[in-house]
Amino acid sequence: MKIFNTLAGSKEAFTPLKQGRVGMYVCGVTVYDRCHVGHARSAVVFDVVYRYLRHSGYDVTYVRNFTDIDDKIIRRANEEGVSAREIAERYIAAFYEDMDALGVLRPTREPRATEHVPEMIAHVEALVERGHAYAVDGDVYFDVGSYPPYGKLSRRPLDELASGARVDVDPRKRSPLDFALWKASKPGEPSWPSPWGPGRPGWHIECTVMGQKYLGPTLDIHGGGLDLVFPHHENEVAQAEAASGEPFVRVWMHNGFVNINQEKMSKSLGNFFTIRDVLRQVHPEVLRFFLLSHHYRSPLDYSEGAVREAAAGLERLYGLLGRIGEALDGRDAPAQVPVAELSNGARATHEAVLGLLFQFEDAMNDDFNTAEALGHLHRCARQVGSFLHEGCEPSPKNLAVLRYAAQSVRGLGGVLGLLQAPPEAYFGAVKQGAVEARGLDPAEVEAKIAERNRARKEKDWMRADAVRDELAALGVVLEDGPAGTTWKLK
RNA sequence: GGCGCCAUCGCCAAGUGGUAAGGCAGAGGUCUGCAAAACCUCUAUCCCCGGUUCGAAUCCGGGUGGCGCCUCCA
Repeated sequence: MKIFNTLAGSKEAFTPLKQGRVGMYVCGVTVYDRCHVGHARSAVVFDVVYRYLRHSGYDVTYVRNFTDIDDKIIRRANEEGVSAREIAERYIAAFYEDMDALGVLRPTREPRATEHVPEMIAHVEALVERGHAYAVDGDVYFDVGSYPPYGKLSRRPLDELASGARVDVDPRKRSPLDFALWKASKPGEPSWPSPWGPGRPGWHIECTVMGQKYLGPTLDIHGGGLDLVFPHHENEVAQAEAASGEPFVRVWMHNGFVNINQEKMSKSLGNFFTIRDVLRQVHPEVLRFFLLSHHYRSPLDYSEGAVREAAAGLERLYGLLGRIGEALDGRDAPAQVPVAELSNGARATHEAVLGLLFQFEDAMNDDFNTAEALGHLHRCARQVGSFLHEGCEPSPKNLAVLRYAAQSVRGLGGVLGLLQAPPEAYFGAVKQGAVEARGLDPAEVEAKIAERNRARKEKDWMRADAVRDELAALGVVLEDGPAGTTWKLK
């Protein structure tokens, strides 16, 4: 397995510190507002990393934190006249609502900053003792000058960084680059007692301490959005390594941004869509599929049209699973595929499925290339669909091939967190969502269909088509099948 | 200003030395009362200019265009 390591600037063969075990930490969210699609990408991407590592046989300890104390949370709490705690709880609940909808698995551990303050204080004390940090008026800063490798993750020379510092420099800091490990609290703000007076931890120290607490001094993988490389992750490296003297992280992984019209989606630009907004329009699995249809390090341009296209692609895969289900029709199929006795079509199909198993893993082993993996899934689906279309008779041999195909497609889909719903359930949910979004009455649609079918029986094509046009104007598309007429929304 | 990333069919998107996956959209076809769905077939030489190589979308140099980080940020 190869993974692109930000620290190395290239893909590297992945070998965890302890054979067969992986310790992985991903920066979670600061809970002061609803999450947007950018947060969704990060969560989904690392969810797939987690799933795939487990699929590959690793025993994974996955830690993702909640930053539940921070300036923005405090500001929000003051605005609303409630406690910081209340704000945090509210948005943690909202976060789970979004993540559950997207099929993001719960990490092994989800530590909250406020529950690890004593450990953070101890870490800061250790840094002070070793001469890597200094206290001023109740604040404690990391002394970047005391740690020469500073800048190695983001590849920035120290002097350049210093001259590039643009914000008003705090004269109490030895270097403009020094960052807060501990912040003295203002009256009325949440605070914890410390050797430097009442205060709260800085943002960077939270992740370092929580990561090391649950995963040890060296993490196999540490992930987050590209925007965290500097300064957040750079600072984490400095804090951790200055204290422990050991490498903090073996592989740094960073996901690319979600853009709107080529521009980064962000709170400050105001060009964001919350996950909840998007899920009012599309099935959550469509959003997940959309996010995984691009390589995780590439920028991804979000638009309604792009998501609609993703919906069409996902629908194709679910449609195939649905048709396989119909072909199997609840019948038993041999567990073993009798490869030697297959017809040409069945053999080609079975070979495509077997090939898929390897191609999928090759793609995923190459830095989690989900876009390529999905391509393989589609190509295989086409072969299976073709086999199905040729009217493969329901012989035990053919059924065995089909069942194995469905199993494989669903199984690999599961590695991506996709295709786990029964197809009818998926299509039902999509339809239900669309019906609600447009305020249609399904009973009325059914009545129209019945009217049309009466006309069709009488071969009154004019009237039948008129009814169909009427429904089409509402966005309802009819499909006449052997089992009757079904409808969906375009 | 510093550092870095990107540029592949109408759109989206894989592919990092051996002759362009996949999806969407489009065209033609099979099927259908007609449609829809499904299936089949078709559509690129990879931003420009130089170089390295038997061979480059893939490596190097130079352009052009876009983006990101350097400040809270997934």
